[in-house]
Amino acid sequence: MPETSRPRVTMDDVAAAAGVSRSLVSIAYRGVAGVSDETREHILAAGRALRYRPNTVASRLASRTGRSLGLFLLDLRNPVFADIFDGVSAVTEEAGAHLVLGVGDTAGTRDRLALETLLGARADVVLAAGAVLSDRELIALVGADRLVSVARRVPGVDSVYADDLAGARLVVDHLYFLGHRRIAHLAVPPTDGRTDRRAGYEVRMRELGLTPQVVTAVPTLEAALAVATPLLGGPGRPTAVFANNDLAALGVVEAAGRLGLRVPDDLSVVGYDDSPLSGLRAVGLTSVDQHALDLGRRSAEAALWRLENPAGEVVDVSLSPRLVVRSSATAPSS
Amino acid sequence: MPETSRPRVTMDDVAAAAGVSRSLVSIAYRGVAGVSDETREHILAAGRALRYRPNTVASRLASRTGRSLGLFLLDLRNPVFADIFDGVSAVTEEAGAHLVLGVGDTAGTRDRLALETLLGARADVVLAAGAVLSDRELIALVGADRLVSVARRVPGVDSVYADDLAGARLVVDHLYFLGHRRIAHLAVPPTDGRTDRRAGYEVRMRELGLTPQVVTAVPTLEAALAVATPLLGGPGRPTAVFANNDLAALGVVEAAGRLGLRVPDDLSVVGYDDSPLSGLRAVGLTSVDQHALDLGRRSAEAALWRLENPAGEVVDVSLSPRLVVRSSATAPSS
DNA sequence: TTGTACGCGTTATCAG
DNA sequence: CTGATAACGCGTACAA
Repeated sequence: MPETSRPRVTMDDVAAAAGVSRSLVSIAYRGVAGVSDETREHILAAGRALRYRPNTVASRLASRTGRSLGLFLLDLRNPVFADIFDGVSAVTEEAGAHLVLGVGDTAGTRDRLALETLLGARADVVLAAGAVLSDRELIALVGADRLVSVARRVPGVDSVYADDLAGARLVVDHLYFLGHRRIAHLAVPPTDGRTDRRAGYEVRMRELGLTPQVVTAVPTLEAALAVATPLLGGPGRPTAVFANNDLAALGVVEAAGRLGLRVPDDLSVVGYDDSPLSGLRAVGLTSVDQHALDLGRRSAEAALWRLENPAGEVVDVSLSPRLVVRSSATAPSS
Repeated sequence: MPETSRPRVTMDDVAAAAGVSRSLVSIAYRGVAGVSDETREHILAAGRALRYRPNTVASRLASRTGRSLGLFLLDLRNPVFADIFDGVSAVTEEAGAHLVLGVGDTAGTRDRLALETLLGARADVVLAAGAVLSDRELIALVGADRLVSVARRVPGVDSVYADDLAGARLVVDHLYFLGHRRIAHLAVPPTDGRTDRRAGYEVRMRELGLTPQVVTAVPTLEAALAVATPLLGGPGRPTAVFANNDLAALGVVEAAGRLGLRVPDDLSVVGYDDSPLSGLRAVGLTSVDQHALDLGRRSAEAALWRLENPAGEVVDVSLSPRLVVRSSATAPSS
């Protein structure tokens, strides 16, 4: 016999069962002042007996003070977004705020859809991590006042990020001092708004008197593999590749392997994000730590702060990226 | 000058601007019958001009027919859950259903919390992927009638899974025929409900006249590394380890490497999930493909079907797991 | 085809 | 501390 589809129990039911008014039940469940501890416990007991669970949908509609954050994550396959989620989640939870998630894809085709879903769910603030949309589009869609940009600086908008210009510089300098001169960069497609890593690379290359060589691909392992293959296959191939993130770097390593090139003997590779896999001996990827967990925490804090201070100054938190040296980049052999 | 915090525009505003009633606006936006195409377009134009966006919170509260699915994902660091998400998301989207996400952690400490959040958000059906809770707890919390178990069979509950008993058997047989006799299994902690891989391993080992050796750890790289180290460090160590998932398998490989053991020469390792990283040359992990994307799709379809057929027979979809042979498991050298 | 009125489950205000 | 009563924004018969 299938479980009988139980009737939805509401606050009124709890109120009736506890012999009090519905307002009191609301007060009791929200944990605000207005009930004696005794009555409160009595009400909660009645609720438990009825298996009552507050309806957050109704609650969010009725509440005018309820803080809810919408978090956009570009790519669930990239562990850096798990770190960001953990940071945001921890802060949100301990603040008792509501968190709603939206997920995109690396090509950026779902950015708009996911962001609109968050807006439709009436997120008071939208935290955008990894969005492909340009600064302008982002602001037009979400509104500069409801947006917190995570891991990317957007001028005029609350931003919490690690300095990508500096991070790219760390990488180029590292490779340069190892002796590399032909250093290629695997960047994300140029249509989007995440341009600082590439810009940092190009600026530093020129400062060092070197010629930038940029190829682009969406930041996945597969796409990186596809573009790295011709890059490494031809003559005059680079001696080092700086990839936009660790997943792409792994794609480069894979491409090199398939071409019979050894890493790091024949090719040095550097990634970005310092994901957990980079530390494995089998991988040993030199990378840049952008402190994603902290980015998550700080951006959630910024969002909550913004709700309290609508007219406060634009938040601009810049963390210092850290180069993590491993075995995938050494002095060139030739 | 900061963007002026625009007043929330509602259907009434759109109705006023378009010179029609609010009901008509509702009808127009939902795309149901009841408006002339002409009027409809006129209304939508007015909505665009006002930058109106339907409030899904209010919509979900008012609607009695709205289908919304709640998806629980255990671990954002495990790519298998990204596959499941993609499958669920695709089906949900094309069905026009609402999808809300809840995220747990590998220790299972957040299972209850995340599931309750989904319930509080009034998900009509909850899809649970990777939940640590036991069958009994899961049913008690969510209700057998609102639950779809993903990647795990729960008797009496709609379940979409790949046969873990068979998958484990595939692995043991593979290792056995390669010549291994001391095959250890790295399982998830015994308190939870995901027991089939371990059971399949133990049954098959006994059938083959071998002695099962099980160690447990939460399914993360770090935890696997921690328990694999003593396992591989002592005398009489196994010649092969079958890990509960790919992340754990990577932890085993890492532990082996730190102990100076070569994979597969000194130790064979097999994972589970056939995650993207397993295919890399630098990893080359033999694993079991459980068709996670399909699991996602099928479970979402099951959930939507259940909404239409509340009294329908219990869904039981069992896919056949597939062994993917790579370089991490070979004949034992000794 | 269009408009009216009631309800969804809470929150919040304001007298008792 | 308690209990009516109006929002919250929208869905949905039902009537026009």
